[in-house]
Amino acid sequence: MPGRNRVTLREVAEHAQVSVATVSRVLAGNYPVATETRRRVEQSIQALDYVANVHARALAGVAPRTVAFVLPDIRAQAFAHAAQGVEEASAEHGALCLICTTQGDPERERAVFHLLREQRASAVILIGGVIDDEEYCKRITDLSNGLTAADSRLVLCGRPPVDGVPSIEYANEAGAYAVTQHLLSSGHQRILFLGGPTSGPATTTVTDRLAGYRRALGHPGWVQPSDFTRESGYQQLCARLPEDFTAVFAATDLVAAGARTALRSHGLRVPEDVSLVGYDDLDLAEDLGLTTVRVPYEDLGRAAVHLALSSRTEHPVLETSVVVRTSVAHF
Amino acid sequence: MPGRNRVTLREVAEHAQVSVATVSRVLAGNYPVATETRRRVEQSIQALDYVANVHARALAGVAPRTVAFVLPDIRAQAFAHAAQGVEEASAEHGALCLICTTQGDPERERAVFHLLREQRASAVILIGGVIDDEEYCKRITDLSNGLTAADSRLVLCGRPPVDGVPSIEYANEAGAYAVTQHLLSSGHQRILFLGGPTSGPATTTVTDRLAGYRRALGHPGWVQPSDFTRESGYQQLCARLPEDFTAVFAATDLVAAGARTALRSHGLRVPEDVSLVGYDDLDLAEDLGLTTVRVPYEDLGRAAVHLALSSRTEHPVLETSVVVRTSVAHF
DNA sequence: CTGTTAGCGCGTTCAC
DNA sequence: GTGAACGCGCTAACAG
Repeated sequence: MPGRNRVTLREVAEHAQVSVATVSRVLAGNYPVATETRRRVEQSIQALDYVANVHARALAGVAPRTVAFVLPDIRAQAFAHAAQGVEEASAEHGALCLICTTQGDPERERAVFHLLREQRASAVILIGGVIDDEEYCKRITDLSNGLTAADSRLVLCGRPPVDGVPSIEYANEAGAYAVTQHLLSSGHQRILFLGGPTSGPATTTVTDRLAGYRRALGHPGWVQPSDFTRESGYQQLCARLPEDFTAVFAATDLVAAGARTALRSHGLRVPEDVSLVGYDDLDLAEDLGLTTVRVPYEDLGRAAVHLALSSRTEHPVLETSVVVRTSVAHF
Repeated sequence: MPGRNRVTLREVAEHAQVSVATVSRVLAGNYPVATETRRRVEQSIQALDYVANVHARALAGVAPRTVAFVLPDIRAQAFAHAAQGVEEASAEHGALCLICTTQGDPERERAVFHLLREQRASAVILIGGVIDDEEYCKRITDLSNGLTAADSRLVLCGRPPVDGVPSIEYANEAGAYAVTQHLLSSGHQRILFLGGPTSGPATTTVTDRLAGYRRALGHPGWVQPSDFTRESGYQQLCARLPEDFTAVFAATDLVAAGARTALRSHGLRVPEDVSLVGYDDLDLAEDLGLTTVRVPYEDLGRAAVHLALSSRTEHPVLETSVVVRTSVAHF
């Protein structure tokens, strides 16, 4: 039976002694076919191990939905969770899910987008930190227009919205505000914010978190730049360590993990000597007993798909919440 | 310019005052076209924002390569890393990368495979623990035959090889042997293996690791079942905790994380009171200072793609290595 | 109920 | 160098 495949409709038709139209009909199932005929056709399909050709099908007008999820790096847990949401929601809609990584390379991003337009993707969902400037707006607008013209949709995920482009966000600033508030109400006064670009402009992810921190504080506070990596968190906090603060607000859990190591290597305990909070609520937050802000990444991905596959153009904002563990001392 | 898309070759041809054949030629670039003509066509393509239709193209014989990576759950870090490798290698080959998750549901797995055959995927790579029985062999063989018949390829990744199906593995048993040896040579005598099915048959992932443990020990040792989750590691170790062992070999880092929590909640310190090793070398191993076995998941994914896109049918085995950190005490 | 046929958009012989 | 025409596999009218 594993005989030469690439079996076509016609071959099935011949085998079953019917016309191609009839075979097409039993396949689609949306048209009356005599029970006896149907059975014969189904047998032939089985016997020949026939599998329809999407390309021919698409060309003939029945395009299977495809949603593409474009992200910088699937190894980042937050993105992986979002991807999971996208995958599940796509499956629910009977859509195929394409996952493309760009490694943050604009060149590669362009290539990916071109590929996706060629694929006639029903929707493309974009996630990953960005710098919110005019260049960004223009680029997104162009992308969106290109996609829209091809009956597709661009949906922004956890990114600053752009006029006319549907997007789904989470309450980023509010989460930062809440966790800072948590620190303040625990009696902390001097709270260091660990995050922000070590060089160049900042992504909105961190500027929003910083804004929340400052709103809660009521003043600019103390900021130590750090990239969104464990390593950078470690090094940047070390650079600041002689100073006296009673708590550190790391821009992400990963940074918090690095900060924790830095603290420890300086003989400082968490939370006895210094309190620590993070952001994202990754698995490691649980390992570390880290108080952090939970971001519903899976829901974010799921919502993005729903938005993409509907024709709505709203900008929902998902809630974030503080998850209290054991990394904050109360005075 | 964002005017109605779905621009076809013909429209470009009309715009450029040439025939469709000519446009097709400048697009392919593999045929002589007068410089002047070529320029005109290129301008028209730009002006109309023309994007080729893969489906039509595929139907006409120029199929873009597509490699599909089928895995249980993208949230598992090990799989995410493998996916990264697959993605990168696919990109290098100019192939599109499809990522499909099955949630371990056989039903969903079938659906995914059907979808992939419809898509005429050039190759499909399968990862995720399995029970190595006759049913498995038969299923894989059928899948492989179906794919082969359609000019596609099935590649097994980190799974027990099946006759005639190319696969790529890592030295699973050897890694377990090595890390157990490391424990033994550090003076440990009573080492508990934490892993294996809490019910039903075991996947080869864990049976191989258990085999390595036993080979190093020279006898059956002590085994406490545990699923591959943090939670299970915690509970299953707690169930065993009154006993006296000086070290725990957790079947995965995740299990080790759970085990560590269990140890701590019983007032036992790592490594002073009990030593602990894991398997996989996920990020959390670094956070926890966990001595573990490094599995080159990204290379695994990369190698799978190379194997899939070549016509070789070998069974390479990637090396594993012990990463020594601070979770093992030396006597 | 079932068969015939005209495209879907593109690559590719063939002639010119 | 360039154009006209056929076919890839399938769906959707349109006839019977």
